[in-house]
Amino acid sequence: MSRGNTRQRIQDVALELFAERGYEKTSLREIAEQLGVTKAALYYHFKTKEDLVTSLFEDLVLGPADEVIDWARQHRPTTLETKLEILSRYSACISHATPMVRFMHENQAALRELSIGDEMKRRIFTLLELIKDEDAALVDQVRCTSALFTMHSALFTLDSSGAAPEEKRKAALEVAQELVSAAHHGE
Amino acid sequence: MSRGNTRQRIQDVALELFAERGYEKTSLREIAEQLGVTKAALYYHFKTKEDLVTSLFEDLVLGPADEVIDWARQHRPTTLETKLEILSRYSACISHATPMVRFMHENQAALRELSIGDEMKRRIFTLLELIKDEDAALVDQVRCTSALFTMHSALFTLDSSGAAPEEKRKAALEVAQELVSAAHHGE
Amino acid sequence: MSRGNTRQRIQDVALELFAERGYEKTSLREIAEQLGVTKAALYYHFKTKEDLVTSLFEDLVLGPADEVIDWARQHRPTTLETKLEILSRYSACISHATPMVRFMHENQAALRELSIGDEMKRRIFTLLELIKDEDAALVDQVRCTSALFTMHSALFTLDSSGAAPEEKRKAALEVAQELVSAAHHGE
Amino acid sequence: MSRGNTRQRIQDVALELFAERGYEKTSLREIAEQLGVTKAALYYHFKTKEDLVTSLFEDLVLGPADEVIDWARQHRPTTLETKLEILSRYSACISHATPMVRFMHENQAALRELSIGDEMKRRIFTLLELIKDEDAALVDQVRCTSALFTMHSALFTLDSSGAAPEEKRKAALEVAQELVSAAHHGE
DNA sequence: CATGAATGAGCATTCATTCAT
DNA sequence: TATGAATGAATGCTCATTCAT
Repeated sequence: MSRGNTRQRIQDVALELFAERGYEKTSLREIAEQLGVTKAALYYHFKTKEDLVTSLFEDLVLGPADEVIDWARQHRPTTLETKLEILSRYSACISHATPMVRFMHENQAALRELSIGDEMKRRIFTLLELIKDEDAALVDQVRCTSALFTMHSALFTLDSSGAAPEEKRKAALEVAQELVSAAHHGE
Repeated sequence: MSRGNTRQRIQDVALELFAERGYEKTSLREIAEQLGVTKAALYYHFKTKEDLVTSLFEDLVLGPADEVIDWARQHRPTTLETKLEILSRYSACISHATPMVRFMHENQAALRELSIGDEMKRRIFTLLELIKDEDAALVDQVRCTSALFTMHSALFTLDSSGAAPEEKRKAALEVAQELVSAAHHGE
Repeated sequence: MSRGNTRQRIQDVALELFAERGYEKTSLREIAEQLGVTKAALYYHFKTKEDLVTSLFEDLVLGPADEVIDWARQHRPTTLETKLEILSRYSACISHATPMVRFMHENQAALRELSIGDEMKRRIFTLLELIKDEDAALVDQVRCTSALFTMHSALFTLDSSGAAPEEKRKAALEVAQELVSAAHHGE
Repeated sequence: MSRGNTRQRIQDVALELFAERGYEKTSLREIAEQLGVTKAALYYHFKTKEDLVTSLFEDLVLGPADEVIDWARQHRPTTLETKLEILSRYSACISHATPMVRFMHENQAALRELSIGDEMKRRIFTLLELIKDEDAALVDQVRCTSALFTMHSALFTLDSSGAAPEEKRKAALEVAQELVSAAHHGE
């Protein structure tokens, strides 16, 4: 049948199920069944369940996030314009990985036990450091943290608004930029 | 030993573990072991694992949230001042339940399978409806959603800031009020 | 049905199967099936498969062997008579645990991965030290090692001879004592 | 790379692992990995796992043992001198196959399920028949059995003595001959 | 109020093996 | 000669739950 793309198909189905039912609740049996293959086939492509989820992170968010971080590091000192551009770039990069972001957001407890969880946390933390000033007042730290969370959560909430994904993304970016601007003025 | 308060002790330990390790990863065996009782003892006090987690929600957040909602419903039409007071009251009520809020926030995927999850979602949605205007622009909807999330997440993030819980809560409330004010002006 | 003795029954069946089919080849399913209980029932009584085999060693050979070792340590310096008495006592103590000894002997590769294997090895080594002289010639070391092995293996070999277990044990003890005597004279 | 000798290399690695970790615990995956080939490659050279282990026996011990047996059958009636020569020849022939002997000795339970196990057992039994007198007393049967075991086990025990393999082999042979001599006199 | 003993269903993982290429 | 991809069956183990005592 299909050749060579099995690995990809596993990742697709896995992400869908992980996002829908949660990491712990999703068994490899379910993934295999939905794909029409055996559990053992999954193990041919991924060493463990953790390995599978790790590959999803690496392919979908870790790389892109690193690019944003790299770009930011090459544009120091970090002016307000730079900060806004960071938000803009980050927004763009996560918009291609909506299910992943949702999964990340809604399974933080589960991810804490996975080594990839730390890895991702580190990225978020680094972005936060770039966006907020070192000695920012507490309220400004809250603003910056909130800016990041807002961009994440807007991707998969506001379903009732009936807005298109791209519109939601832009609205979230706007709010995030407002928050960071306010934090910047606060110095 | 201790008499009569076993139910309470189970809830305490359960919440602690649920918040720390996640709902799915926390087994009744662990809870029982940490309490020094048998698994069967838990079943004397709670019919199921879901029953246990439900009781936590009811005792710690559902009731308080309902009070805020009731108060809000008695103060219509909802002026900006009312909205800010809603935020203030909600902030106060969740501040007594930090681990619960963290648990809620980090286990959304797991909670989705639990009936209590819907219940909680309904409260959040109702609060959101009270805070945002019916025909608010998308960006204002984002602002209001973000306001609520900010208050939640500030309770258990910003650990590195070294700030006291109460300070963090106030800072989050301030940011939330700003966001809602901006959304209100937007009309 | 039967109460309180389930643990014992598990041990009995487990030892029988371990000795017959080998440690690795014997699955907990088989043990459970033969007992008419669920696999999970085994786990109520023993934490792991290793735990189960460990309990067998502790109950059947470790304790008895330690008694012989203790007795030997209280009878120093170790004269030839003492050595012969050690053999005699050891022979008596293992004769109550024939299947265990066979299991031990025929599953050394498997036991090497189990922590109880080391424990047992230590006992054998200690007995050997007590039986052979410190600076014994190589050939005498072989004699002493052989004496121990002979007592072990005679318990479950020589099936074709049609001899009664007790006769075999005595014959093995005799040969073992001869070997140790020869080693002793060798000084 | 290497050509034509892959079969040999598989055997080498397999024996090493079988001896070290045991037959059951050694998976074909491990063998393949250590060789840097695929599991499927093993199946090109050996029909099954049992086939692989069988080939090891045939190449390393079955043939040599048969030679000893053949020689013995041509020197009847079996005088004491003949018996001692049998031991000597057998000792020499197994000394080239130390890991195999160790494997055989420590995996008896596992081998019992393999048809090659019977085959080997038959050789040992035949040797025993040649070495002991038909109507030997029980104690003499023990002596002869022990003689054989001693030669086997001396190959891989007595590690702490620091003796060279060849010395150990000679010492074991000496003890074995003593035992058989004693059994012979016993008539 | 609580335990001891057990179950049934499930899980992640591993294994020997197969087969088209 | 070998590999890439897969399977079916099994394994050790854990979990939420039950129930007689």
